[in-house]
Amino acid sequence: MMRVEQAEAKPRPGRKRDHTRDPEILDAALDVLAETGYEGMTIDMVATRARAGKATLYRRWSSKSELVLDAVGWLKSRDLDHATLPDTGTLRGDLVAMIKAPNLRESERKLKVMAGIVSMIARSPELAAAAHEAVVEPRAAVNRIFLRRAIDRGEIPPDADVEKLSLVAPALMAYRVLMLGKPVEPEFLLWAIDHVVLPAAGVRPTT
Amino acid sequence: MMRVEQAEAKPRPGRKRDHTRDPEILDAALDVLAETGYEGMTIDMVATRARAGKATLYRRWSSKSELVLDAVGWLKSRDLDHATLPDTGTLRGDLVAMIKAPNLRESERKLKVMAGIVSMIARSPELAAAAHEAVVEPRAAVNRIFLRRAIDRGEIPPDADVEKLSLVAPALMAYRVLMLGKPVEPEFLLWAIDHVVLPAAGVRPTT
DNA sequence: CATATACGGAACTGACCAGTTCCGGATACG
DNA sequence: CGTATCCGGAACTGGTCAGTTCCGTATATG
Repeated sequence: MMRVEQAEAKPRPGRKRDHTRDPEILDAALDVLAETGYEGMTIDMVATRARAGKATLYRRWSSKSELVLDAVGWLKSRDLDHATLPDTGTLRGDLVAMIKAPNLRESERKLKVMAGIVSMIARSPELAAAAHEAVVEPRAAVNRIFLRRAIDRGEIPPDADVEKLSLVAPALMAYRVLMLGKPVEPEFLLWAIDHVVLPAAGVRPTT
Repeated sequence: MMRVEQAEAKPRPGRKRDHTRDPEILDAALDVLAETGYEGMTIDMVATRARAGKATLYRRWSSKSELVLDAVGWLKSRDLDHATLPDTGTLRGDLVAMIKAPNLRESERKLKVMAGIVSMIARSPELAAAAHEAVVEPRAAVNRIFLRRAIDRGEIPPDADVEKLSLVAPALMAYRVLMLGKPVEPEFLLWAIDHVVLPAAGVRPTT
């Protein structure tokens, strides 16, 4: 049976035998998820983008929902290393130090993936939990650290509600990306920090 | 928009053709949209819930996307009447006066509908515009009025960024409903007003 | 080189759904 | 009461997609 010679363009190394390709497939799934949403995503799209066969995906994941669940979990592996977080001595310094292109790109990607699955969250508690752990929690955790440091320094009142405050900036970013369709830009984050987060935290306006 | 028939000016014999059932059908569409999302929603679901035939829906709307577009536009008709907005004399008073069960229910419904279509927003500019006008804009408009009044009173600095500030509370609500899956409760809004919105607006803490 | 393994791809099945067509019945109006 | 008109419902069509099966081939190992 003649097989059409497929366009070579094969930068891909030889085939591997274990599950080495999982990351590529999960990344492809996340891309498709962000572009088309859960319902619009097809297994074929993911397979094609990962240069894999549909059968290969089903050898590893038993269903579309399992694949998505795993892909969202994979998002979490990109978490910031808490050991390398900025520690500038002021709350504002710490927050501003987080405004870096790679961080913004990563946040935006997470939010776009989130946009693709929000409609599923109400129907799938498992997916909701995975999304919470991959998107909401890591960001909140970093902010909690900064806020607690600020309390320890006496920079903000000790009775500040760290739990809720840690979600303010993420909420503003999510609203901007998901509801307004605008990108997250440094100027926006600077405004959010100086005019919302810091006043809300109770930082005494300096100068 | 784009009704299949427009016969208002020409009453004919037979059944009335004034599209009396449109509201019920659009409401049904919004319910299904909120429950299952755009892709999960089927025309049959909407027809069944509205106790109508599928053919009836296609007599009025040429496609599923037209129906959804119209339904989202219909959401806007629930806008608050600006003439009856509270005017308590303080920014906090105005904001707190908006915390009422009917308002909260309406906001939550809008946000759940929004959850069902966020993944479409990037792909359909028309739907994005309709959603913005029905969900984002009305709420922001009310907050802008309150903020401008506060500026006129000298309650907050005249250089406050009304445009951005009017989105802070909506962003917190949206994050809570869409990302955390929690309901909008009065206590949460009170916290948001007292600990985020007012400090951000620059209200002098009053004893 | 021989053999075992897993991969990509294509073909297939069954379910589901948008959109269409048709019909029997209900309703207003003359 | 007759008739024009619209309605709800059911049947149908065509396309799409999840999930399965099969096969030829590339790779690893000995």
